Amino acid sequence: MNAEFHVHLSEAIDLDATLLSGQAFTWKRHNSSYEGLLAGIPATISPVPNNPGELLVKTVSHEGVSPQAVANYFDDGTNYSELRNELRSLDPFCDRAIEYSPGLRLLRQDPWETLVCFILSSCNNVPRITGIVHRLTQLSSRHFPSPEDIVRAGESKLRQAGAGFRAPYLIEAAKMVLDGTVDLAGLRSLPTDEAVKVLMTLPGVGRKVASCVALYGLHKCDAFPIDVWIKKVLQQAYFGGREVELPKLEQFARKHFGSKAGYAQNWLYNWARRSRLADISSATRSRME
DNA sequence: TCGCAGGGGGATG
DNA sequence: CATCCCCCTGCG
Repeated sequence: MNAEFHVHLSEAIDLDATLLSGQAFTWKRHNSSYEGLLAGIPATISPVPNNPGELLVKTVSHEGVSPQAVANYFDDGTNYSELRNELRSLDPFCDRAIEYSPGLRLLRQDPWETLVCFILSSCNNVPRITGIVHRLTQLSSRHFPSPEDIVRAGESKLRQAGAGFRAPYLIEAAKMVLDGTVDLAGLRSLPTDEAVKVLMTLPGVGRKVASCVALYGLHKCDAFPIDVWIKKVLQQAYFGGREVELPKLEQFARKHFGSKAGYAQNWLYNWARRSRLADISSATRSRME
């Protein structure tokens, strides 16, 4: 019942940056391949040598996973060369960030999966979150746990999986999704701010997590999640290094980057994390010259 | 050993 | 409002 197929993307993709740098938490790299979940099902993605943009996908089942679905997961419907040009012209920091990882894609993930992963992300790091998610899948026959699975598992099992103090948040959020208090799919039709507001009614979901779910799970491209890293980048790049309140930073970013703010966020975040902010001072100098 | 971390929530003045 | 402290867990 195994499935194996090729996916042709419109251009080369940076799988490390795209799958491992903090927008998704199901992927682990093994040599040149990536093991994780597609449509909640275990899958392996490998680059095809000498064919940039071509991927080999292996899954345990055909269900819900097609070349089109994978291309969509990698946001292949977006014209990235046009997007890069547009954002790079905005300012030297955005320019540098995009130049740093031009093949970074904004993933289009499942809203529930995104919600769970980002509730788990609070006071946590990528490898640990990935580990927790992996153990959660083992509670529910290796696929990503549904809201029913989370409720059924119960707090102690979730804690055993490593969710810690976030365990009750997951259970309560699952209940709210199940009883229709929050209609995740329905949020797609709402403006970003409205969707964020609704998401924040879920336990363990503040503005940052809600914005992440909006961006990565609902593909609200103007959402702009601000964590400590993005905060540092914005302050250093656009505010002369001085302390600026979160709402002001978000207001600035969403105005400055406009409808593509989420893409800018993804690139700036990736740049800040992977270059450890080292490049920012040099970009600042180049702007002064 | 103990403080601390990519966040959120509740209590307090 | 601002500030403080706690919440699991693992790593330095």
